[in-house]
Amino acid sequence: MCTVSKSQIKREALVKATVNLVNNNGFHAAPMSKIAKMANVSPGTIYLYYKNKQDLINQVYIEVKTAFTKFAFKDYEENFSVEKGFKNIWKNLAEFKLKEVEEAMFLSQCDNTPMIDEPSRKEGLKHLQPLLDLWERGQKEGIIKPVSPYMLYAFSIYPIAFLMNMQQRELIKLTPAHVNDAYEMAWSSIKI
Amino acid sequence: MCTVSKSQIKREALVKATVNLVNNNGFHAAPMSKIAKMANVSPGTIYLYYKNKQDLINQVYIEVKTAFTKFAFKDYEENFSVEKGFKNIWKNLAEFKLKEVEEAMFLSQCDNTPMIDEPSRKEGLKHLQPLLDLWERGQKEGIIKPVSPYMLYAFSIYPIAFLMNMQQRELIKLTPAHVNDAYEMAWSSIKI
DNA sequence: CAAAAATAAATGAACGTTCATTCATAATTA
DNA sequence: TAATTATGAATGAACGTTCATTTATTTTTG
Repeated sequence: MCTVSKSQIKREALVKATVNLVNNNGFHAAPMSKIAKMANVSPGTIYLYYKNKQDLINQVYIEVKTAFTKFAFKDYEENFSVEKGFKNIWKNLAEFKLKEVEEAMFLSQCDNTPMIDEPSRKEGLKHLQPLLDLWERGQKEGIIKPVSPYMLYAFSIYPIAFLMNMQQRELIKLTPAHVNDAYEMAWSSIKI
Repeated sequence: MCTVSKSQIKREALVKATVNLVNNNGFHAAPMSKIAKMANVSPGTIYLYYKNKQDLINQVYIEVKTAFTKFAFKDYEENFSVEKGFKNIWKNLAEFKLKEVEEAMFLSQCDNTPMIDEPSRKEGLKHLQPLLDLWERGQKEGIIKPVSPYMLYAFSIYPIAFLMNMQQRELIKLTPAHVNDAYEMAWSSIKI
Protein backbone atom coordinates (compact mmCIF):
# COMPACT_ATOMS: atom_id res chain seq x y z
CA MET A 1 0.00 0.00 0.00
CA CYS A 2 1.35 3.32 -0.99
CA THR A 3 0.26 6.62 0.50
CA VAL A 4 0.41 9.88 -1.35
CA SER A 5 -0.47 13.04 0.51
CA LYS A 6 -3.50 14.93 -0.74
CA SER A 7 -1.46 18.02 -1.37
CA GLN A 8 0.87 15.96 -3.54
CA ILE A 9 -2.09 14.85 -5.63
CA LYS A 10 -3.17 18.44 -6.09
CA ARG A 11 0.32 19.49 -7.02
CA GLU A 12 0.46 16.77 -9.63
CA ALA A 13 -2.92 17.75 -11.02
CA LEU A 14 -1.74 21.36 -11.23
CA VAL A 15 1.49 20.39 -12.95
CA LYS A 16 -0.40 18.30 -15.48
CA ALA A 17 -2.92 21.04 -16.15
CA THR A 18 -0.24 23.69 -16.52
CA VAL A 19 1.76 21.56 -18.94
CA ASN A 20 -1.31 20.76 -20.97
CA LEU A 21 -2.59 24.31 -21.26
CA VAL A 22 0.74 26.03 -21.88
CA ASN A 23 1.42 23.35 -24.43
CA ASN A 24 -1.67 23.81 -26.49
CA ASN A 25 -2.11 27.55 -26.23
CA GLY A 26 1.12 29.02 -25.00
CA PHE A 27 1.84 30.80 -21.76
CA HIS A 28 -0.24 33.81 -22.73
CA ALA A 29 -3.36 31.70 -23.14
CA ALA A 30 -3.03 29.60 -20.01
CA PRO A 31 -4.87 31.66 -17.38
CA MET A 32 -4.82 30.64 -13.76
CA SER A 33 -8.59 30.18 -13.81
CA LYS A 34 -8.34 27.56 -16.57
CA ILE A 35 -5.41 25.82 -14.94
CA ALA A 36 -7.45 25.64 -11.73
CA LYS A 37 -10.51 24.29 -13.50
CA MET A 38 -8.53 21.66 -15.38
CA ALA A 39 -6.90 20.52 -12.13
CA ASN A 40 -10.27 20.44 -10.35
CA VAL A 41 -9.07 22.98 -7.86
CA SER A 42 -10.20 26.45 -7.01
CA PRO A 43 -8.12 29.38 -8.28
CA GLY A 44 -7.35 30.39 -4.73
CA THR A 45 -5.89 26.99 -3.96
CA ILE A 46 -3.09 27.46 -6.45
CA TYR A 47 -1.81 30.27 -4.25
CA LEU A 48 -1.50 27.90 -1.32
CA TYR A 49 1.08 25.95 -3.30
CA TYR A 50 2.70 28.62 -5.44
CA LYS A 51 3.55 32.23 -4.76
CA ASN A 52 2.25 33.46 -8.09
CA LYS A 53 1.96 32.44 -11.72
CA GLN A 54 5.66 32.89 -12.45
CA ASP A 55 6.50 30.69 -9.49
CA LEU A 56 4.04 28.06 -10.72
CA ILE A 57 5.63 28.00 -14.16
CA ASN A 58 9.14 27.88 -12.73
CA GLN A 59 8.35 25.02 -10.39
CA VAL A 60 6.48 23.05 -13.02
CA TYR A 61 9.46 23.51 -15.33
CA ILE A 62 11.89 22.21 -12.74
CA GLU A 63 9.64 19.26 -11.93
CA VAL A 64 9.20 18.21 -15.55
CA LYS A 65 12.85 18.79 -16.38
CA THR A 66 13.87 16.66 -13.43
CA ALA A 67 11.58 13.84 -14.55
CA PHE A 68 13.08 14.16 -18.01
CA THR A 69 16.68 13.89 -16.86
CA LYS A 70 15.86 11.13 -14.37
CA PHE A 71 14.39 9.17 -17.25
CA ALA A 72 17.50 9.80 -19.33
CA PHE A 73 19.75 8.02 -16.85
CA LYS A 74 17.32 5.41 -15.58
CA ASP A 75 19.42 2.43 -16.64
CA TYR A 76 22.77 4.10 -17.14
CA GLU A 77 25.89 2.82 -15.47
CA GLU A 78 29.13 4.72 -15.17
CA ASN A 79 31.25 1.80 -16.29
CA PHE A 80 29.60 1.67 -19.71
CA SER A 81 31.88 2.40 -22.63
CA VAL A 82 31.51 5.92 -23.96
CA GLU A 83 29.71 4.78 -27.08
CA LYS A 84 27.39 2.43 -25.23
CA GLY A 85 26.69 4.98 -22.54
CA PHE A 86 25.88 7.67 -25.04
CA LYS A 87 23.63 5.38 -27.01
CA ASN A 88 21.86 4.41 -23.83
CA ILE A 89 21.26 7.98 -22.73
CA TRP A 90 20.36 9.19 -26.21
CA LYS A 91 17.79 6.46 -26.71
CA ASN A 92 16.22 7.26 -23.36
CA LEU A 93 16.02 10.93 -24.21
CA ALA A 94 14.44 10.11 -27.54
CA GLU A 95 12.00 7.71 -25.94
CA PHE A 96 10.93 10.35 -23.48
CA LYS A 97 10.58 13.04 -26.13
CA LEU A 98 8.54 10.82 -28.39
CA LYS A 99 6.35 9.16 -25.79
CA GLU A 100 5.86 11.85 -23.16
CA VAL A 101 5.01 14.34 -25.82
CA GLU A 102 3.13 16.71 -23.53
CA GLU A 103 6.02 17.08 -21.13
CA ALA A 104 8.59 17.28 -23.90
CA MET A 105 6.72 19.96 -25.82
CA PHE A 106 6.39 21.96 -22.64
CA LEU A 107 10.13 21.79 -22.03
CA SER A 108 10.89 22.75 -25.61
CA GLN A 109 8.68 25.78 -25.24
CA CYS A 110 10.26 26.77 -21.93
CA ASP A 111 13.77 26.35 -23.26
CA ASN A 112 13.15 28.69 -26.20
CA THR A 113 11.24 31.56 -24.58
CA PRO A 114 11.79 34.01 -21.72
CA MET A 115 9.04 32.17 -19.81
CA ILE A 116 11.36 30.71 -17.19
CA ASP A 117 13.70 32.74 -15.03
CA GLU A 118 17.42 32.15 -15.03
CA PRO A 119 17.76 30.50 -11.57
CA SER A 120 15.12 27.92 -12.50
CA ARG A 121 16.89 27.21 -15.76
CA LYS A 122 20.10 26.57 -13.86
CA GLU A 123 18.25 24.34 -11.42
CA GLY A 124 16.80 22.35 -14.33
CA LEU A 125 20.25 21.60 -15.74
CA LYS A 126 21.63 20.17 -12.49
CA HIS A 127 20.81 16.56 -13.24
CA LEU A 128 22.49 16.44 -16.63
CA GLN A 129 25.92 16.02 -15.11
CA PRO A 130 26.40 12.30 -15.90
CA LEU A 131 26.13 13.08 -19.61
CA LEU A 132 28.68 15.86 -19.31
CA ASP A 133 30.99 13.50 -17.41
CA LEU A 134 30.57 10.86 -20.10
CA TRP A 135 31.46 13.35 -22.81
CA GLU A 136 34.51 14.49 -20.88
CA ARG A 137 35.65 10.90 -20.54
CA GLY A 138 35.04 10.39 -24.26
CA GLN A 139 37.18 13.39 -25.05
CA LYS A 140 40.01 12.08 -22.84
CA GLU A 141 39.78 8.77 -24.66
CA GLY A 142 39.95 10.56 -28.01
CA ILE A 143 36.52 9.30 -29.05
CA ILE A 144 34.52 12.51 -28.77
CA LYS A 145 35.32 15.75 -30.59
CA PRO A 146 37.17 18.21 -28.34
CA VAL A 147 34.49 20.89 -28.28
CA SER A 148 32.38 22.42 -25.53
CA PRO A 149 29.53 20.37 -24.09
CA TYR A 150 27.12 23.01 -25.38
CA MET A 151 28.27 22.19 -28.89
CA LEU A 152 27.91 18.47 -28.28
CA TYR A 153 24.44 19.02 -26.89
CA ALA A 154 23.42 21.29 -29.75
CA PHE A 155 24.24 18.68 -32.38
CA SER A 156 23.40 15.43 -30.69
CA ILE A 157 20.54 16.13 -28.27
CA TYR A 158 18.81 19.33 -29.27
CA PRO A 159 17.78 17.99 -32.71
CA ILE A 160 15.50 15.46 -31.05
CA ALA A 161 13.25 18.32 -29.97
CA PHE A 162 12.92 19.45 -33.56
CA LEU A 163 11.94 16.00 -34.73
CA MET A 164 9.41 15.74 -31.92
CA ASN A 165 7.94 19.07 -32.94
CA MET A 166 7.61 18.00 -36.55
CA GLN A 167 6.00 14.75 -35.53
CA GLN A 168 3.57 16.61 -33.31
CA ARG A 169 2.62 18.84 -36.24
CA GLU A 170 2.09 15.67 -38.26
CA LEU A 171 4.74 16.64 -40.79
CA ILE A 172 6.69 13.46 -40.16
CA LYS A 173 6.05 10.09 -38.59
CA LEU A 174 9.01 8.70 -36.67
CA THR A 175 9.27 4.93 -36.94
CA PRO A 176 11.85 3.02 -34.89
CA ALA A 177 13.96 2.91 -38.05
CA HIS A 178 13.91 6.69 -38.27
CA VAL A 179 14.91 6.93 -34.63
CA ASN A 180 17.88 4.70 -35.40
CA ASP A 181 18.83 6.90 -38.35
CA ALA A 182 18.59 9.90 -36.05
CA TYR A 183 20.79 8.24 -33.48
CA GLU A 184 23.42 7.53 -36.12
CA MET A 185 23.37 11.17 -37.15
CA ALA A 186 23.72 12.30 -33.55
CA TRP A 187 26.63 9.99 -32.97
CA SER A 188 28.39 10.86 -36.20
CA SER A 189 28.23 14.54 -35.37
CA ILE A 190 30.06 14.19 -32.06
CA LYS A 191 32.39 11.19 -32.58
CA ILE A 192 35.84 11.86 -33.91
CA MET B 1 17.49 59.06 -54.35
CA CYS B 2 15.30 56.42 -52.89
CA THR B 3 11.75 56.94 -51.74
CA VAL B 4 10.15 54.82 -49.07
CA SER B 5 6.48 55.30 -48.33
CA LYS B 6 5.58 56.56 -44.88
CA SER B 7 3.43 53.54 -44.23
CA GLN B 8 6.40 51.30 -45.01
CA ILE B 9 8.44 53.16 -42.42
CA LYS B 10 5.70 52.62 -39.85
CA ARG B 11 5.44 48.96 -40.73
CA GLU B 12 9.17 48.58 -40.25
CA ALA B 13 9.05 50.37 -36.93
CA LEU B 14 6.23 48.09 -35.84
CA VAL B 15 8.08 44.98 -36.95
CA LYS B 16 11.18 46.08 -35.08
CA ALA B 17 9.24 46.90 -31.93
CA THR B 18 7.33 43.63 -32.02
CA VAL B 19 10.49 41.59 -32.46
CA ASN B 20 12.23 43.45 -29.68
CA LEU B 21 9.43 43.18 -27.15
CA VAL B 22 8.43 39.59 -27.86
CA ASN B 23 12.09 38.76 -27.70
CA ASN B 24 12.78 40.19 -24.30
CA ASN B 25 9.53 39.42 -22.57
CA GLY B 26 7.67 36.83 -24.60
CA PHE B 27 4.39 37.13 -26.44
CA HIS B 28 2.41 37.38 -23.23
CA ALA B 29 4.34 40.42 -22.07
CA ALA B 30 4.35 42.33 -25.32
CA PRO B 31 1.11 44.34 -25.14
CA MET B 32 -0.08 46.32 -28.13
CA SER B 33 0.25 49.50 -26.11
CA LYS B 34 3.97 48.91 -25.56
CA ILE B 35 4.55 47.87 -29.15
CA ALA B 36 2.86 51.08 -30.25
CA LYS B 37 4.89 53.21 -27.89
CA MET B 38 8.17 51.65 -28.97
CA ALA B 39 7.30 52.21 -32.63
CA ASN B 40 6.30 55.82 -31.94
CA VAL B 41 2.81 55.14 -33.16
CA SER B 42 -0.55 55.26 -31.52
CA PRO B 43 -2.20 51.98 -30.53
CA GLY B 44 -5.03 52.63 -32.95
CA THR B 45 -2.63 52.94 -35.85
CA ILE B 46 -1.54 49.34 -35.54
CA TYR B 47 -5.06 48.31 -36.50
CA LEU B 48 -4.79 50.22 -39.76
CA TYR B 49 -2.00 47.87 -40.77
CA TYR B 50 -2.95 44.64 -39.02
CA LYS B 51 -6.29 43.02 -38.32
CA ASN B 52 -5.43 42.17 -34.73
CA LYS B 53 -2.54 41.08 -32.53
CA GLN B 54 -2.43 37.55 -33.95
CA ASP B 55 -2.27 38.97 -37.45
CA LEU B 56 0.55 41.31 -36.42
CA ILE B 57 2.57 38.44 -35.01
CA ASN B 58 1.94 36.24 -38.03
CA GLN B 59 2.96 38.92 -40.49
CA VAL B 60 6.03 39.92 -38.52
CA TYR B 61 7.02 36.25 -38.42
CA ILE B 62 6.68 35.87 -42.18
CA GLU B 63 8.61 39.06 -42.79
CA VAL B 64 11.52 38.12 -40.54
CA LYS B 65 11.58 34.52 -41.76
CA THR B 66 11.70 35.73 -45.34
CA ALA B 67 14.61 38.04 -44.57
CA PHE B 68 16.34 35.12 -42.90
CA THR B 69 15.98 32.75 -45.84
CA LYS B 70 16.84 35.49 -48.35
CA PHE B 71 20.06 36.02 -46.42
CA ALA B 72 20.75 32.28 -46.47
CA PHE B 73 20.90 32.15 -50.24
CA LYS B 74 22.30 35.59 -50.94
CA ASP B 75 25.38 34.35 -52.74
CA TYR B 76 24.34 30.81 -53.52
CA GLU B 77 24.55 29.41 -57.04
CA GLU B 78 22.86 26.24 -58.19
CA ASN B 79 25.96 24.93 -59.95
CA PHE B 80 27.97 24.79 -56.73
CA SER B 81 29.04 21.33 -55.67
CA VAL B 82 26.87 19.87 -52.94
CA GLU B 83 29.52 20.32 -50.29
CA LYS B 84 30.40 23.85 -51.33
CA GLY B 85 26.73 24.81 -51.64
CA PHE B 86 25.90 23.45 -48.21
CA LYS B 87 28.86 25.17 -46.62
CA ASN B 88 27.84 28.41 -48.27
CA ILE B 89 24.25 28.23 -47.05
CA TRP B 90 25.20 26.98 -43.61
CA LYS B 91 27.69 29.78 -43.06
CA ASN B 92 25.11 32.33 -44.13
CA LEU B 93 22.54 30.90 -41.74
CA ALA B 94 25.08 30.96 -38.94
CA GLU B 95 26.12 34.50 -39.77
CA PHE B 96 22.52 35.65 -39.64
CA LYS B 97 21.77 33.84 -36.40
CA LEU B 98 24.84 35.21 -34.70
CA LYS B 99 24.71 38.76 -36.03
CA GLU B 100 21.00 39.49 -36.33
CA VAL B 101 20.42 38.15 -32.86
CA GLU B 102 17.14 39.96 -32.32
CA GLU B 103 15.54 38.55 -35.42
CA ALA B 104 16.98 35.10 -34.88
CA MET B 105 15.81 34.88 -31.28
CA PHE B 106 12.36 35.95 -32.36
CA LEU B 107 12.23 33.20 -34.98
CA SER B 108 13.46 30.61 -32.51
CA GLN B 109 10.70 31.59 -30.14
CA CYS B 110 8.06 31.48 -32.85
CA ASP B 111 9.21 28.11 -34.10
CA ASN B 112 8.92 26.51 -30.68
CA THR B 113 5.61 27.88 -29.39
CA PRO B 114 1.98 27.92 -30.57
CA MET B 115 2.39 31.67 -31.15
CA ILE B 116 2.15 31.44 -34.94
CA ASP B 117 -0.70 29.81 -36.80
CA GLU B 118 -0.12 26.94 -39.19
CA PRO B 119 -0.70 28.80 -42.50
CA SER B 120 1.90 31.40 -41.55
CA ARG B 121 4.36 28.67 -40.64
CA LYS B 122 3.88 27.10 -44.04
CA GLU B 123 4.34 30.49 -45.69
CA GLY B 124 7.57 31.01 -43.78
CA LEU B 125 9.04 27.77 -45.10
CA LYS B 126 8.43 28.58 -48.76
CA HIS B 127 11.81 30.09 -49.44
CA LEU B 128 13.86 27.21 -48.09
CA GLN B 129 13.42 25.19 -51.28
CA PRO B 130 16.94 25.65 -52.69
CA LEU B 131 18.38 23.94 -49.62
CA LEU B 132 15.98 21.03 -49.99
CA ASP B 133 16.90 20.78 -53.68
CA LEU B 134 20.58 20.78 -52.81
CA TRP B 135 20.08 17.99 -50.30
CA GLU B 136 18.11 15.96 -52.81
CA ARG B 137 20.90 16.35 -55.34
CA GLY B 138 23.40 15.35 -52.68
CA GLN B 139 21.41 12.23 -51.96
CA LYS B 140 21.31 11.29 -55.64
CA GLU B 141 25.06 11.77 -55.79
CA GLY B 142 25.46 9.51 -52.76
CA ILE B 143 27.02 12.28 -50.69
CA ILE B 144 24.18 13.03 -48.29
CA LYS B 145 22.55 10.46 -46.02
CA PRO B 146 19.28 9.15 -47.48
CA VAL B 147 16.98 10.49 -44.77
CA SER B 148 14.13 12.98 -44.79
CA PRO B 149 14.96 16.68 -45.12
CA TYR B 150 13.43 17.21 -41.67
CA MET B 151 16.10 14.94 -40.29
CA LEU B 152 18.84 16.74 -42.19
CA TYR B 153 17.53 20.06 -40.95
CA ALA B 154 17.26 18.84 -37.37
CA PHE B 155 20.91 17.83 -37.20
CA SER B 156 22.63 20.37 -39.39
CA ILE B 157 20.63 23.60 -39.13
CA TYR B 158 18.50 23.53 -35.99
CA PRO B 159 21.53 23.25 -33.67
CA ILE B 160 22.64 26.74 -34.67
CA ALA B 161 19.62 28.13 -32.85
CA PHE B 162 20.70 26.39 -29.66
CA LEU B 163 24.20 27.82 -29.88
CA MET B 164 22.78 31.27 -30.52
CA ASN B 165 20.57 30.93 -27.45
CA MET B 166 23.48 29.90 -25.27
CA GLN B 167 25.57 32.78 -26.55
CA GLN B 168 22.72 35.18 -25.85
CA ARG B 169 22.51 33.88 -22.29
CA GLU B 170 26.26 34.43 -22.05
CA LEU B 171 26.94 30.76 -21.35
CA ILE B 172 29.26 30.50 -24.32
CA LYS B 173 31.14 32.85 -26.59
CA LEU B 174 31.27 31.76 -30.21
CA THR B 175 34.55 32.67 -31.88
CA PRO B 176 35.02 32.09 -35.62
CA ALA B 177 36.93 28.93 -34.68
CA HIS B 178 33.92 27.64 -32.80
CA VAL B 179 31.71 28.39 -35.75
CA ASN B 180 34.04 26.32 -37.91
CA ASP B 181 33.88 23.46 -35.42
CA ALA B 182 30.12 23.73 -35.50
CA TYR B 183 30.10 23.63 -39.27
CA GLU B 184 32.21 20.48 -39.24
CA MET B 185 29.78 18.86 -36.84
CA ALA B 186 26.82 19.83 -39.00
CA TRP B 187 28.47 18.46 -42.11
CA SER B 188 29.61 15.24 -40.47
CA SER B 189 26.08 14.55 -39.28
CA ILE B 190 24.55 14.66 -42.77
CA LYS B 191 27.36 13.49 -45.07
CA ILE B 192 27.60 9.79 -45.79
C1' DC C 1 -1.24 79.10 -58.37
C1' DA C 2 -3.77 79.86 -54.23
C1' DA C 3 -7.84 78.74 -51.66
C1' DA C 4 -11.27 75.50 -50.70
C1' DA C 5 -12.99 71.02 -50.44
C1' DA C 6 -12.42 66.16 -50.14
C1' DT C 7 -10.05 62.28 -48.75
C1' DA C 8 -6.83 59.63 -46.15
C1' DA C 9 -3.99 58.69 -42.18
C1' DA C 10 -3.30 58.87 -37.45
C1' DT C 11 -4.62 59.68 -32.91
C1' DG C 12 -5.68 58.48 -28.00
C1' DA C 13 -9.31 58.32 -24.70
C1' DA C 14 -12.81 55.05 -23.66
C1' DC C 15 -14.97 50.39 -23.60
C1' DG C 16 -15.81 45.83 -22.36
C1' DT C 17 -13.39 41.93 -21.13
C1' DT C 18 -10.08 39.06 -19.02
C1' DC C 19 -6.61 38.33 -16.01
C1' DA C 20 -3.84 37.40 -11.60
C1' DT C 21 -4.51 37.79 -7.07
C1' DT C 22 -6.97 38.35 -2.52
C1' DC C 23 -9.80 37.32 1.36
C1' DA C 24 -13.97 36.42 3.95
C1' DT C 25 -16.14 32.26 4.52
C1' DA C 26 -16.74 27.23 4.48
C1' DA C 27 -15.27 22.55 4.78
C1' DT C 28 -12.24 19.22 6.50
C1' DT C 29 -9.20 17.17 9.66
C1' DA C 30 -7.16 15.62 13.97
C1' DT D 1 -13.55 22.31 18.69
C1' DA D 2 -9.39 24.33 17.26
C1' DA D 3 -6.43 24.32 13.45
C1' DT D 4 -5.70 23.60 8.91
C1' DT D 5 -6.94 23.55 4.19
C1' DA D 6 -9.83 24.94 0.45
C1' DT D 7 -13.13 27.73 -1.66
C1' DG D 8 -14.93 31.06 -5.17
C1' DA D 9 -16.84 35.55 -5.43
C1' DA D 10 -14.79 40.01 -5.40
C1' DT D 11 -11.18 43.28 -6.89
C1' DG D 12 -8.54 46.28 -9.48
C1' DA D 13 -5.11 46.50 -12.89
C1' DA D 14 -4.08 45.63 -17.60
C1' DC D 15 -5.32 44.13 -21.91
C1' DG D 16 -6.97 44.21 -26.98
C1' DT D 17 -9.77 46.77 -29.65
C1' DT D 18 -12.83 50.59 -31.21
C1' DC D 19 -14.21 55.01 -32.86
C1' DA D 20 -15.15 59.97 -32.62
C1' DT D 21 -12.05 63.33 -33.58
C1' DT D 22 -7.86 65.64 -35.32
C1' DT D 23 -4.13 66.26 -38.51
C1' DA D 24 -1.97 65.71 -42.97
C1' DT D 25 -2.22 65.13 -47.78
C1' DT D 26 -4.33 65.30 -52.24
C1' DT D 27 -7.62 66.99 -55.46
C1' DT D 28 -10.56 70.32 -57.25
C1' DT D 29 -11.87 74.88 -58.25
C1' DG D 30 -11.76 79.82 -59.68
